[in-house]
Amino acid sequence: MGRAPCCDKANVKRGPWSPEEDATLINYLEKNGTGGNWISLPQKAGLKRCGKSCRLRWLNYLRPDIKHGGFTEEEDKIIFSLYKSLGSRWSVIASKLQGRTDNDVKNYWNTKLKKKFFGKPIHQSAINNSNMATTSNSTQHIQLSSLSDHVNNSSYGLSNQNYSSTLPFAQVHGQDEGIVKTEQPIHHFPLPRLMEPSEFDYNIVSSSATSHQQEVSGSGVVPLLTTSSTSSIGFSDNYMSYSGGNNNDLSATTTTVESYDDGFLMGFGLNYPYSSYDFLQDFSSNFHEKTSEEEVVASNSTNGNSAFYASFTSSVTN
DNA sequence: AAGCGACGCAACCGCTGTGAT
DNA sequence: CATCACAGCGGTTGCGTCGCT
Repeated sequence: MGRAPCCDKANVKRGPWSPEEDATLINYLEKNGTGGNWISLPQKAGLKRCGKSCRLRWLNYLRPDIKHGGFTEEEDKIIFSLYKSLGSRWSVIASKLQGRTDNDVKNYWNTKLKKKFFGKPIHQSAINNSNMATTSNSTQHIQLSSLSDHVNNSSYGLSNQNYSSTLPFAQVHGQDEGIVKTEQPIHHFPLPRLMEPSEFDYNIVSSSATSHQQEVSGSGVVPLLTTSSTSSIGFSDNYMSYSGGNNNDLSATTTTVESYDDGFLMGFGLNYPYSSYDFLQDFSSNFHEKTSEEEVVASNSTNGNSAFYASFTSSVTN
């Protein structure tokens, strides 16, 4: 036996609320409260509405403590941070923001923040190229979701693939600008899904490596890298590129970011003394700090996070 | 000015969790 | 323990508005 409907849908009004209905609901709730029963409330209040509709209208719009209007940069950061750790638990996320409703946060995420942090949708042509493992002079674009398959099927198996090519803006913004030595091969990695710390296998430790060579064995994310070289990462239109090297201008433990019209380049030290997750946090906050004024650039930050895992779960030899 | 698509947001739908019986 | 009713939640839809052609 199915559950009885919460109201007689044929006899309730649907669609947008009129100011009169709003006033009726507010008046009733101010005088009587919900009485712990939304289903019977509309009848008592004299509204031809479903109880669920009344509840939603009150909670999402009419409540006096609701904050209407644009979200602040601080709220953006909180939402993004919580989304990373909690996923789409909008009610929990909203509870951390004064005066915001789950519906508000959800809508805001779906319409604005998702684009801001995850960037533009990936073009189909990139998907078609997602399994390429060739060497060429053109940048290989590898689709975001493709690494999930790599990860699932081959123990983070990029070890036999050397995505060497030249990143276009690395050629333009080369050594003179202190970020990438263009004579070095640039490796392009697929971007994996974002992994949570709980998914890491902290028992896996990367072997030591000289510059230009990182050897990662087994499956799982490597929590600590021991190579002493510094390298650079570039992002553009949802794609990430990596360039290994010995650029001494870059700190071994802090990231540096250079942004361009079509993406950014980030330098980082591979002997970062913390876990990859800590590095990720640093990476993320550093990136946000450095690029917060450029939405196009900032939109790639989460891909950056993901990409970072990709680089650490792969073997790179050149 | 009209048509059209993109966007934003309010509202709805249906499932799940929970407490009462 | 099983069932029921309701609240709460997240995903989705529908519609008004805006901007571009």
